[in-house]
Amino acid sequence: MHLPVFLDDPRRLLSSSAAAAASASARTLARLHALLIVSSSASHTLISSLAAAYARAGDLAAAESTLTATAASSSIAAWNAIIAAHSRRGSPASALRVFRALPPAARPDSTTFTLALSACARLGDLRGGESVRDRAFDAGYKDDVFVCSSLLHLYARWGAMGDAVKVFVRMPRRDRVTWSTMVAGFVSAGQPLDAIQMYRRMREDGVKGDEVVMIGVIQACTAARNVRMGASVHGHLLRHGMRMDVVTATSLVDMYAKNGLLDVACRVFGLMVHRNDVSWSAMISGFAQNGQSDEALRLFRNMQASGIQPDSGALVSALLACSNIGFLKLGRSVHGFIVRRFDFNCILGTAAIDMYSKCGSLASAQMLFNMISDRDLILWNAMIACCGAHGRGQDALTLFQEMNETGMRPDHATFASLLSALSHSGLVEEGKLWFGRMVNHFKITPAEKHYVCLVDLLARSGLVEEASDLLTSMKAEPTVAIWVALLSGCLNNKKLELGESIADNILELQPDDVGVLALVSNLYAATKKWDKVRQVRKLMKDSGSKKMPGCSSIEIRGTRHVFVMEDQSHPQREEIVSKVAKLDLEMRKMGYIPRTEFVYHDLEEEVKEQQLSYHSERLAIAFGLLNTGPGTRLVIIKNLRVCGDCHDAIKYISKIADREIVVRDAKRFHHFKDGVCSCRDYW
DNA sequence: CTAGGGTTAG
Repeated sequence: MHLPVFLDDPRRLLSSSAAAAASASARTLARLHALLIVSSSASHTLISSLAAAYARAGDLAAAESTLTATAASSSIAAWNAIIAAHSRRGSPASALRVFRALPPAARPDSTTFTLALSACARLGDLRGGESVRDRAFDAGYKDDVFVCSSLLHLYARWGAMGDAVKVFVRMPRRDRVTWSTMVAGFVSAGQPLDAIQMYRRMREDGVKGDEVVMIGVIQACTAARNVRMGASVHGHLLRHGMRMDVVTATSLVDMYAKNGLLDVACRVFGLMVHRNDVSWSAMISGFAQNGQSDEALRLFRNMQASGIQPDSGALVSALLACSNIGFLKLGRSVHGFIVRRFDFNCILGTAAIDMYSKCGSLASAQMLFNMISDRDLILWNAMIACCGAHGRGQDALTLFQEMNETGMRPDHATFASLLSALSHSGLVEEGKLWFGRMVNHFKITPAEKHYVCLVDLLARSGLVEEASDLLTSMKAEPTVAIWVALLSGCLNNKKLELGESIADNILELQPDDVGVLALVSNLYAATKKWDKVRQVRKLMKDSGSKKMPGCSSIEIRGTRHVFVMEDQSHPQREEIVSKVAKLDLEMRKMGYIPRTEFVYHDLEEEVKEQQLSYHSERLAIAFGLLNTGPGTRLVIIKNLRVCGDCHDAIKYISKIADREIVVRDAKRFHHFKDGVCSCRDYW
């Protein structure tokens, strides 16, 4: 801008420069400042608006030094401009520093307190915020909407909803910001129904919502799994011509996606005029979390192709998708991308460790874990879970103790992972010991998952009676999962009488999981209760129709190959089939007996045996054997659980082919080597 | 000169 210079007329200088100062650059302002000093025409008001202008232009040091040591330092408006600028630039700590160092002559007003409280909210400084509140109330701002709303936000943001409500009820006047703060507060406190209730009360109060309120309501619908209401909010937005900005549309995409309406989410996403990194992330995570990992990864590529750099949200979702389908090569390349362009934070680190774990690469997970020095609880938990999943119970325990030594406090999830790790490694004494310490020392009330682990641990090692006693000591009724853990123990330790009564208990709870029903049916078969077997088989047939087809994949030299039982299209199909048949022959010579009880359809025995041979994991293994050199480890990723027959079969194959075979199914890892499986799982 | 907003890890 051109600076008007009227050095001969101080009054004209003053009026024109006040206007000029409003939008000037810091450089221009410095020239103006110099002129004012040279002409000694710097009035109180002019200095204060100059300081404010410096603040707006981003030169906060100049703003402060202009103000200090002049009579204008009592101008609260100028100080507010400085504090606001610190906030805007994302440094709430500096904002608070300026606030705390205000000269006594500058009396803070509503704006000042509002800014200070907002800075405390961003920092999570509840105590600091309360001292600001005391000063604000003393200064007479007890009923100020801005002050109270920002105080409300401080509480709501940090989970103190009780205090937030206290402030809220005694506010004489509430505007839409007040209401939207309450709505968002209840959402982040995990009380979506209260959030929706707040919105209703707002409408009754005659306050109209804007898009910010509606975003809160949409999130509440997402959390409450209320798509109907979510869709009606969507309609409300459209009918009332509210601005469908990126944030609003993104929260709608998330709402539909998280509730399984991926097609609607896609449509909303497709209609967006502007999409940013967060919108893409929401869509990608929607696919990844709904089991459509291939689609998620396709979208991830599209995002990069359309010139949007993935943010950490998109990267985490991409890693999750890679974990789901066991796509190690792509996971590695995402990891590489992160290393080149980001700092490794705990969220990204956890996602990457989990990816390596689920892709069968324990070593890479450990290496990455060792490289992250600033570890949070979830990162530790992920690594402990990783050890457990790979059958390293002792390593999980060592890691757990290391974690305690650093002063990190384990939570319910840590113990779930630890107990599961101990159970699958057969470390019974350690399992009992740590379950007890969890309750008595760490004061964690055992949840269902902990009971499942402990019952599993005991029953697995033949301590079926002890496990059964544990159930009687529980306060709540045992769930299906707990009964199932006990029942597998009964079946494998031939405690058939107890098993039968447990099977009856399970049936009463009307499970529709085929795996659970299969177990129950196998137990009845063991006790020769054939009418019950027939009854359960019928239930299985009914629920079987809802079952998705099993598929297995294997990655060879960076390419994923997917196999399903019915698939005839694979170019190497002939070769694979003859390999399977050859293996089958050798296995039988070594004592393999097909376990046709794992074929749940009514078929001839012979056909059942054939079906077992062509289970997707066996096709994948045959393909792997054909296409890799001797000694190469095979990693198979399966979407469903490996059945008992396949488990047997792979043991033999690992011996015949002299290969290490790792199978990751929907539940865990099975490491096969020399005819044994390291994971103490059974059928 | 001022308050409230979307995605992402075990």
